[in-house]
Amino acid sequence: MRDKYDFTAIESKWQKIWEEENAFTTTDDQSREKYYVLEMFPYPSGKLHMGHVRNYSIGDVVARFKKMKGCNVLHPMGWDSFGLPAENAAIKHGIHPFTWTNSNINDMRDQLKSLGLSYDWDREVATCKPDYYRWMQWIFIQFYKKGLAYKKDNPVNWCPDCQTVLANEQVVDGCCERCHTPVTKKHLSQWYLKITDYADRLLANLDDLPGWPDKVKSMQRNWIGRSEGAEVTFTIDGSGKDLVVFTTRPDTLFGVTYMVLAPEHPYVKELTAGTEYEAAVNAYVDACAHKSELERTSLTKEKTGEFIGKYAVNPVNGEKIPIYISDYVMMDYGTGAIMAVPAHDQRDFEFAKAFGLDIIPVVDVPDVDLDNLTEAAAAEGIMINSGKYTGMNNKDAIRKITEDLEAAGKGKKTINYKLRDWLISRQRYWGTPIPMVYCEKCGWVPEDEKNLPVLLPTDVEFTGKGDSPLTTSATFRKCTCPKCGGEAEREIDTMDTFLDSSWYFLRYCDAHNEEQAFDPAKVNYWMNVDQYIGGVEHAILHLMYARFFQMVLHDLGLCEAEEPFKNLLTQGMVIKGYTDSEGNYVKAKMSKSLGNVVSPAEIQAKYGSDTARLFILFAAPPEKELDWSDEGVEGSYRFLNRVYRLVFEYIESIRGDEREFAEPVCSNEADKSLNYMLNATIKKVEEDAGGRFNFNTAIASIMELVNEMYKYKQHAEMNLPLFNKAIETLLTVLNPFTPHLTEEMWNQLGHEDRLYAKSWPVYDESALVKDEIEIIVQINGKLKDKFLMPNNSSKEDTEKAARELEKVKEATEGKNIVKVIVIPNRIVNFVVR
RNA sequence: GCCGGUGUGGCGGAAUUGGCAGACGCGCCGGAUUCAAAAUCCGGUGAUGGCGACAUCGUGUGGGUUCGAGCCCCACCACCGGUACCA
Repeated sequence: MRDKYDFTAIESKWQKIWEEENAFTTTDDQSREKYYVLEMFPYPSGKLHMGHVRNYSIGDVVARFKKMKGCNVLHPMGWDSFGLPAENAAIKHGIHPFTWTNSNINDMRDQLKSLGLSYDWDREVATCKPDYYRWMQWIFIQFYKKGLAYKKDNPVNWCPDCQTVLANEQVVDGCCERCHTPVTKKHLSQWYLKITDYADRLLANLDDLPGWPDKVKSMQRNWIGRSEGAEVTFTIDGSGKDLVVFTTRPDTLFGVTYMVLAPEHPYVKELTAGTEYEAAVNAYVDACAHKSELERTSLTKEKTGEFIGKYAVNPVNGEKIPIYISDYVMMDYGTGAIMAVPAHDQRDFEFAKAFGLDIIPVVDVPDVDLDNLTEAAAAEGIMINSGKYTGMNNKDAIRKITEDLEAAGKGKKTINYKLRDWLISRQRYWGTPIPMVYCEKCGWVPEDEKNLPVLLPTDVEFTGKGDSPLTTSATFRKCTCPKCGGEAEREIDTMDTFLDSSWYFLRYCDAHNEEQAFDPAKVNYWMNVDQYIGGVEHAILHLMYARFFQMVLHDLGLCEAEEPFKNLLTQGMVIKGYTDSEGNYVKAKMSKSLGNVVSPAEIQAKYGSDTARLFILFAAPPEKELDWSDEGVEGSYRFLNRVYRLVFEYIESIRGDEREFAEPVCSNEADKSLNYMLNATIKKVEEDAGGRFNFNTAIASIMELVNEMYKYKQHAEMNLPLFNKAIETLLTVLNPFTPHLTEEMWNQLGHEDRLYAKSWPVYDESALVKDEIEIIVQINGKLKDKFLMPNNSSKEDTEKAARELEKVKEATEGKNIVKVIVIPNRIVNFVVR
């Protein structure tokens, strides 16, 4: 034998065998308990990085473990293969996006296979292929028919670099999520999905997802941003027009001293047209329009605005108050207009100070000097200066005033959400064509479902400039109206790729269906996903869109499950230390620009895939950041070689002997101890890897077993049946983590069957019952001594034995034992004074 | 501001139900093996004091509950993530 095992030969050998044996092909076996484990499918960039390896190693352990536990496991993989990089490659290198994407998929599939991941490759999907996007288009049409897709002319987020619009969720700190270019506003007619119709359900259902991390749920709650309040109707003096505002503080209505409209508010033009205020107001509106999202939402800047020359009438007291415009009011939240209460709202306070407006306190907030306010008093208190509401608790006043407004037809209770409808049009080529047709006579009409897919044309020019590249096709645009048969034009924008990834988990259940998107019966067998695994960066975007889709498809009667992912595990990033330009050692996410990247390929070449998997699972619990350490990888490799030598030496030692072993009999302490250890390991790995997904501690316990076996081999008299059982248990429990080496050793032991197909071992409860238990002895809660007692000794016997101990006698001598706490099989604590 | 999370040796991290703090691994120190080295095997490794058995201290800080607190409660500090002129 050799010191080190030949991972290159072993790994490729078993990957080939698994493929030939269709080891991980899944069938819809209704008689067995199903388990659907899914990792977020990758964008086919062409190169696997450590984040992928971590994500897929976690999923693979879960899949292999559940399979051994007897579940019918669905573990598929595919490609989120539409998107900008393919198009950029086309612009830069003149390669067609399809060619580029396809070659990347092939490269990446090989890399995934080289990791020994147990995927059912028969169910592979690629969102850029017509057999997938055909059904994407079909689903879009169902949304449209249900009134959940609409086209609207709106100011939208525009990335000047990507030359496309972005969804709200894709704007991070005022910049494009992809390229970090500051986002500008543009007026465009675009397709939207009505996710706001589902805001309430998206929020409420979060409470029914105990298997999701609190962090993700709280991020989604923040994003949906529910707030309860009231709509209040003011009238504009002299015009007879109503001005509706949203407020969460109707209790402060008596403190309203002015109103503010968003600069984009439709009333602004009509109310100022032909007046002396028109010029100044127009100038202000213009200036706002040219500001970026970033400038406009900056909190630090001074309040600005313009008086528009009109007054509103307060519905509760008839007071006339001036109307302003200011960019601190947003057109797309609430009604685009606010009632301003400077005494109790900080932004209004700042504006009032800047414009010399009245500040009238109406809530007496404890410990605040209302006559000399230096900032707004936003806390709770007792109503003052508020007519008949004076003296009430302000919380009660909120309810009462809302009721009274409602009775007077001047307002109503309202719930507002920050969530906006999902803008899905993209001015790009490499995406699913939106299957809509514009007819002069009939307006927007969905393509006839019989004609799907609407194929992406190939005669397209990629310049990276101007409109959607689809406009350059000679054939694509012209079509006939599905309704009247007249001449019509196709939509030339494509869909946001986040639509593609919002239902791929359903397509896996029935990946090759040519009649429908998926067979509901199959989906109902497999869904929901029992365990979903991916990066936390998708906490809002992908995970909320997918939930939205699942709900709509449920409402359409296409699937029973209302939530797609029962349990969610968000794995942490892979980070690595490096020395920065100032000579400091810092840790950061692996990135090319920092030069702290370790490629999976180099690790696989040096140590093999089993080592890469083992290290990445051992170094940290899955949801935490993983600090990459070259020495740590070395250690994992060392451990696998230790396993290899242990098993190989054993095989050599029994060469030629009878291989059939009877159930071991443990006669001495060393045997009992090893037997205890091997059963405890089964239990521990089962709980840690299969239950709470703490793979690091599962692996640690396997390492302990190996250490114990080395000691046994060296010191104890060899009990062959027992040692054989330990060897086989070791290989079995280690198999989900490092499938190649363990499968090879299993085979070398002379077994004809396969480890991947074996059942998870059942641990022997009786072996876990120890004859003697170590009891902890404390004096005043501090550890003093330990001693052995027969298992399940009585309270009395335990206390008696503890009192006999030398150290206890010493410590209690001349002192008063006030109290003795005895927990049998665990602890004795003497309270001494 | 609001919401969520984290804080334990030189390092990554254990401690699952309030009961031995530091499992396992890395690093380091020592020993065996070797002509020598690598590899491997064995042992040690929280801090302070002591030759030593041992003693004292120790889980971000301060308090509390308890026979007993890394874990529970109160107050605070630091860091990380989300969200935000959202009315």
